[in-house]
Amino acid sequence: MIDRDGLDGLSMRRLAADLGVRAASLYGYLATKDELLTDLADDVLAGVDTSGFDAGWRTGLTVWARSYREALAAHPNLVPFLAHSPGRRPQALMHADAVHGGLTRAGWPPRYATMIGASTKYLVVGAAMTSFSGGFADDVEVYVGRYPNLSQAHLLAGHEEIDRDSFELALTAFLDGLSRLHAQVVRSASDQTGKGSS
Amino acid sequence: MIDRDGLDGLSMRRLAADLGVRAASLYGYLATKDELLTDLADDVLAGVDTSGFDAGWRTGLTVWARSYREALAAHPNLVPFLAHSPGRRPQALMHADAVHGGLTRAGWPPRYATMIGASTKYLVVGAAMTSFSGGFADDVEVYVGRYPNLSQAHLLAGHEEIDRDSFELALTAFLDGLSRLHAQVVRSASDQTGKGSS
DNA sequence: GCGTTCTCCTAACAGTGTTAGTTAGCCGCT
DNA sequence: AGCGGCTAACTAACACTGTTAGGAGAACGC
Repeated sequence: MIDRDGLDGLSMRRLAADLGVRAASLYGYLATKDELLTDLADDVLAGVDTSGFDAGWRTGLTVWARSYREALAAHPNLVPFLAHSPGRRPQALMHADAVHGGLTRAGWPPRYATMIGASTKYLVVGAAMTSFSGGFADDVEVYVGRYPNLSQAHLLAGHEEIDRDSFELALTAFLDGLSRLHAQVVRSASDQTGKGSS
Repeated sequence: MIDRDGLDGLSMRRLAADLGVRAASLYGYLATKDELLTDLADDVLAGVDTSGFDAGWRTGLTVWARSYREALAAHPNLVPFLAHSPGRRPQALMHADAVHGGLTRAGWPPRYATMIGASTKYLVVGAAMTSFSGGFADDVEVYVGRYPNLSQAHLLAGHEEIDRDSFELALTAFLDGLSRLHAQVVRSASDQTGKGSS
């Protein structure tokens, strides 16, 4: 229903009507509309895959980020709600826990693990919000001339392909940067403890 | 007013009352509430700085991303609205144009420029949404034991410091990755045109 | 003085999430 | 069989929301 009519298209009365019931009856099962959305959000996140860390932290992050993004892309209208309260939901916490574990096992110090988990989420949520969630401009001719550098670029934007490509570019660039950092961090950590093992 | 009471705390009647007027009078100046928010959003984005590209694409992106994030952090409650319609607002388009120009001048092909601009926005918007916009959990003891890897990490989350550090980590890792890519892209481009200059 | 214009007003519409209080039916127990 | 209690649905209402239609009063130029 949200997928069809948008987040505002779902009202308690409409949902109740869809179920052949009046609005007040829903409150026997749900305390509040927010709880309903939270439950929906948790369902959406159930498909996210954090199992990739067995094959190393990099593939772990990659698999997580991609499946996370896909889960959001499957229900674009729910993204604004999903994005604004990341903690608190059990599924989200399970994933955060798994990611944190996978990263520390790979040698990342806990603080880095926290930051990397957050950073990756930034990328996914940002991509979800600004791509398929919000619509891009439809009246194209307006900009031509006014924004010289955009005159062709914006034509591409908003299309599924460049959205995904942008996300993939961001992800690999980010992971490339992390790989360099990982070498440094692991080296300096072993310097401190083992005075130069390998 | 939004900063104080949240996005839902602003209603036309309340705003009017604050101005010593009744709600209907506002519609002599504004067509709709959405227009009001759009104007506010544009004001917030006015402080974003895209002038750094004179010192190279990397500093350009850095300055842009940081000032962008700070502009959003200054009005956290407006972020959900700001995030869900990135195109269409004049300020946002001006910035996109400046960024695109700065990147192409630095040798990035137009398609890459578009993707990099989008990617950076992902990072900023994602950081804004999941950090200061949404609140983290407050009842901490609940998780301890249930999510073994998080038991200490989550204590840090939601605090300003780690939010900014995570963002900075993401940004530098992303830019490091881009630097490598830039070398590749520029080389392969000159291979094609000049058969090996520089 | 008159007409125009501008600003604000009241009243209302259609909709929202949510709560109180009530009724109908079913289940198990005596 | 009849009664108590539970469940799930109901109606009605409250306090809101964004928004529009139509009217009242003041200020302006002619």
